[in-house]
Amino acid sequence: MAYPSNSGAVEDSVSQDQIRAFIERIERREEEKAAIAGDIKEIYAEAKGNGFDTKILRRIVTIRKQDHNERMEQEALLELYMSALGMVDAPAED
Amino acid sequence: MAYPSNSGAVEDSVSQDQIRAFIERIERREEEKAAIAGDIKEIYAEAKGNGFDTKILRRIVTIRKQDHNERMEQEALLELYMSALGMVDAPAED
Amino acid sequence: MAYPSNSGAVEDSVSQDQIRAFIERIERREEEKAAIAGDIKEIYAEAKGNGFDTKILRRIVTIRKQDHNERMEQEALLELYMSALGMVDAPAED
Amino acid sequence: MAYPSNSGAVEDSVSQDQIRAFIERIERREEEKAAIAGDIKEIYAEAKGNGFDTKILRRIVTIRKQDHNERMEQEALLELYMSALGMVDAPAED
DNA sequence: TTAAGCGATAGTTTCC
DNA sequence: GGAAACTATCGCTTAA
Repeated sequence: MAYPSNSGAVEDSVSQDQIRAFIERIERREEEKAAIAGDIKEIYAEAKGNGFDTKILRRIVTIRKQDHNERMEQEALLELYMSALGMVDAPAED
Repeated sequence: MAYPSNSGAVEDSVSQDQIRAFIERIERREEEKAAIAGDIKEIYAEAKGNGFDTKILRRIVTIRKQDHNERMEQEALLELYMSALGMVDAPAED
Repeated sequence: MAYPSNSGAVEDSVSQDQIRAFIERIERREEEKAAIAGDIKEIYAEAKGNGFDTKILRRIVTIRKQDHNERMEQEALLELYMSALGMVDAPAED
Repeated sequence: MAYPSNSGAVEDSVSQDQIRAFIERIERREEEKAAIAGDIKEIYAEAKGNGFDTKILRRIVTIRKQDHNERMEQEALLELYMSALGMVDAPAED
């Protein structure tokens, strides 16, 4: 088994420190994520203040995201074909 | 109707530009958010590689988040009570 | 395809009956749920009529719910730890 | 002001008892509501286990609910007309 | 490798 | 109109 065999206090505290470190890194990132989510909310509010229908805006963003995902998939597929054919393609810098 | 009464091509293109600008700002932020979500995923993977159980880690993060939210909620409630009682509380300077 | 291969009228009508039965069971429950939601609303109204601030009441209910959820979450975490450590814990008999 | 002028310990404890009573009544109802929500979830799960697409089932339930609401509205409207015309209609027992 | 359960997030509705 | 509750959808993780 990879890690237990936990025979001493030293390893325990090391583990604890590690856990703590991971948790803190995650929480830090989560906070950033939440802050950005807040920003997005504000932008929608601003758009609304300018007379736009946020419901429609959200729809547009969703659709464009799908389009984007599809394009990414198609490009991935294309790359796959090309590498299968022994062709090399320089990745576009988007 | 509150909004446009949009009688000319000029206003239309202004609106379009505005929409485009909002959409792009949102999408930019969404990308950042997705990038951070990716980072978080990586951190969990790294933790897993160090022998930690990600399921447990996730629960810990969840509980700590709840703790935090609840503390906020309780403080808000306290303020509410105090204002209901006509008491003024100087907000702590965080 | 997992499902139909639906070759005859008999199966169709069986399916229809089944759908109808599920829908009706769901709708029956939904009605009950809506009725209870109405009751809750009435209780708040009654409390308000007795001079209580419903805003505060709602917050109290929310916080108590959070407390409860969190306790549940922590118990789940404990179980998780124990199972991760290979310990078996007999579940309380509800 | 309706109720405070709270000058004594007796009234306080009465208020507290009242609050407690309201809270408990609400929580009791909330539990029932949650239980029913759980039942509904189970029914959907059962339907899924029988090969039905829950997404579609949900759609059907939603549509039927709208239909129902519309019918209720139309009946209310009808009643209104009839009473305006001095006609009495015995309410159907649905 | 897929299916399914679960947790998180996004969107809609409702209440104040 | 803004905030909170509920619902639905999505994506991950896990287990068969």
